[in-house]
Amino acid sequence: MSVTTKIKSAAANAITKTYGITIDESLVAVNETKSEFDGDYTVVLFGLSKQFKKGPEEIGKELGEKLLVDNSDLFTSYNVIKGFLNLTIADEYYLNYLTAASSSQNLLQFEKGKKVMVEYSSPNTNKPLHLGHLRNNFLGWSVAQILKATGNEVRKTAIVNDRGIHICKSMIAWQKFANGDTPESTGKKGDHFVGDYYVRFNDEYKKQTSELLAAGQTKEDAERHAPIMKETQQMLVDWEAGKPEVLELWRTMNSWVYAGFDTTYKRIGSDFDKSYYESQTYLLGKKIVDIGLSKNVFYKKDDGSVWINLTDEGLDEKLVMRRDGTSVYITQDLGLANQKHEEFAYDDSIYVVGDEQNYHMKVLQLILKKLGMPYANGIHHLSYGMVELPTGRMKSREGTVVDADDLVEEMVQQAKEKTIEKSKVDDFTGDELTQLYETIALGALKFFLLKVDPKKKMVFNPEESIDFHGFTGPFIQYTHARLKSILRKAVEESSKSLVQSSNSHLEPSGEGLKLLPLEKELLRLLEQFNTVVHEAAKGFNPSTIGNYVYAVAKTCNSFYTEHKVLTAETEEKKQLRLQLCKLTATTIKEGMALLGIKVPERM
RNA sequence: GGCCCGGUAGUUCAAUGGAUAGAAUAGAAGUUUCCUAAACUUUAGAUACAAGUUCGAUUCUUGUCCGGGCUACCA
Repeated sequence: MSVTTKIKSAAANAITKTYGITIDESLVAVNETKSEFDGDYTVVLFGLSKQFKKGPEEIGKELGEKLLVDNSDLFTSYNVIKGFLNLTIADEYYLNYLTAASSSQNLLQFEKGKKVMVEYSSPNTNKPLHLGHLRNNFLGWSVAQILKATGNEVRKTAIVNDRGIHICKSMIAWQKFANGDTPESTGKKGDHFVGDYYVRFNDEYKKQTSELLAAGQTKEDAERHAPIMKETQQMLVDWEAGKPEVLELWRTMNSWVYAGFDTTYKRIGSDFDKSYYESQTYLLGKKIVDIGLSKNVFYKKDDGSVWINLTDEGLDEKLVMRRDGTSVYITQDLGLANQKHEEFAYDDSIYVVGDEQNYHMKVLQLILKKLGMPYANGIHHLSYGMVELPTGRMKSREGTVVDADDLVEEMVQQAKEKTIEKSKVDDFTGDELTQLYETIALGALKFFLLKVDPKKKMVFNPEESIDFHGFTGPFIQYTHARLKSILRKAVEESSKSLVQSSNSHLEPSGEGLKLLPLEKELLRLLEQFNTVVHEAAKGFNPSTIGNYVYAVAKTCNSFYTEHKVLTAETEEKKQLRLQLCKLTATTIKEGMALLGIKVPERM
C-alpha cells in the first residue's frame, strides 16, 4: 500500500475518531508538500473546515495530534500553516520500503486484471512509415506494456490498410514506369520503393490534369478524365473482381512493403500479436449491416443505401452501406470490432488513433452501443495529437513529411558522434557499440515522443535535432549507467578487500540512521513508483511515467553529486547509499522499460 | 456555418480546484580528488483577453480574440 493511500486512510480514521463523522478516504485531499515547507505530504483542510464549521488551523492541530499518536510508525511530526496540515513521514517507513523493494522480485503490485486489446500502427501499404506512425507505435506499444505490467492480459494488434484506390495508384505507376525494377534490383527498402511509385503516380496525375486544363477542361473534368486515374479506377474494379494478374501484382508489391515495415518495426522495437488486413476484413461489415437492419437500428433508403440516424445523439445521419452494396470505412470498423471480440473476448479494446478521427471513433462506439453489442462500452479511443512542424502540419504534397527510417538513422548517427566524443566505452566491441548507438538513439526518440501527454499535439523541429541533454531519454540512460558504474565499483572493492564483509546484499540496519534530505527525497520518489504506474495504466498515459522517471533521475543526480557513496562517512551510510543506488537503477530500468526504452550498463 | 480540441517563460513541455505556476532548452555566472561534466549549483524569464462561481481558478462556467481538427456513397 502506498504512502498516500495510508495517509488518506489514517486521516479518515482520525476524522471519525475526533469528530464522529465518517468520511470517504478518497475525499481526503493529499498532496506532496511543497519544498519550501517542512514535511513530506500535506492534507488540505479547507474542505473539512466547512463541514465541521471549525477553523482549518484548529482542525489541522487536532488531526495532526491524533495522526501522530495513532500512527507513530508512519509520522514523526506535523505542522499547520493556514489550511495545510504538513506531515513528516518517518525515516523508518522509507527504510522499510527500501529493504522490502530491494529484496522483492517485482516492484509493481497488482491484482488480476482484464482482457485488453490494443490496436495501433495502422499503416497504409503505399508508403513508408513517418513520424506520426512513430508516435502511434510508441504509444500503443507502451500502453500495452503498462497494462501488462499492471496485471492485464493484453493482445496487441495492427490493422493494415492494404487495399483501395490509393494502393492501386502505386501499382499503376509501377506498371508504367518501373521497367521491371524491384527492391532487390535497386537495393531500395521495399516500403520506400513502393512509396516512390505512389509519388510518381501523383506527379503523372498532376501533369495529365494540367494538360487537360490547358486544353480547356474544367478542373473537375480534368481530374476525372486523366487517363492514369481512369486506369487506376479500372484496376480497383479488377482487384475487387479478383482478376488474377492484378492480385498477383498486388501481392508482390505488398510483400515488398511488408518486408520494409518488418525492418522498421524490428529496429524500433514494435511488434504485434496479430495483424488484421483490410483486404480480409472489409467484407465483415455486411454482417453488421444485416444485424442493424433486423434490429431496426439501420434503415434502407429507396436507392438501396443503408443509414443510421444519430441526430438524437447530436450527430448526423451516417451512411453505413453504399447503394451498390459495398461497405464504407465505418462499416468495416464495425465488422472488425465484432471480429476481434469473437476472437479474443476482450473487456476493453483500445484504439490508438489520431485525434482527427475523434468523430469517427465516437460514431463507431455509438453504433455498436445502439446495436446492443455487449463489448461496446469497453471501447476506448486513445486519441493522440498530431506531430507538427514549426510551420504546421506535415504535408506529403509539400514534401515535409518526416520519414521514420530517415529520422531513426539520423538519431543513430548523432548518438554515435556524441558517444565518440564523450563516452568511456573504449573497450566496447563493434557490435556493442552499434547496440549502444541504437539504444541511445531510440531512447532519445521514444522519450521525446512519449514525454508529452498523448492527447496534446506536439511540435518537432527538423532543424534542431532531438536533444540528448536535460529532460530527455539519454539523460535518464546516463543516470542509470552512472549508477551501475558505482555499483560495479563497489563490488570490485569489496571483492578486493580482505575484510569482505558478508553483507554483499546490503542491509542498512535502520537503527540510528537519519536520512539526509536528498536521500529522503529520492526514497520518497522511489516509493511512488507503484502509484505512478497504476495512474498511467488508468489514464492510458505513458507520459506520466516519463515525467516520473525523469524526476527520479534528476533527484538522483543531485543526490550522488552532493553525497559520496563509495567513500561515505560511515560503513552504514555507504551500505544505505549503495542500496539506494541499486533501487534507483532498478526503478529507472523498469520505468523506462514500460516506455519501450532500454537503459545501458555503460555509456 | 455547425461540432470538437487547444492557447502557460524567447522556444519545447509540466501542474487530482490549493501554498510563492514547475522543468528543459536558449541567455548570464560558477563546479571536475567516490562513480562517467550526456552531470551539478546559482541567476533571470510565462498562465491570450474580459466577466462569473469559490475561502482559493492555469484548472470549472460564459463571452471575445487567435490557432488546429472534423463536418465524403475516401480510408
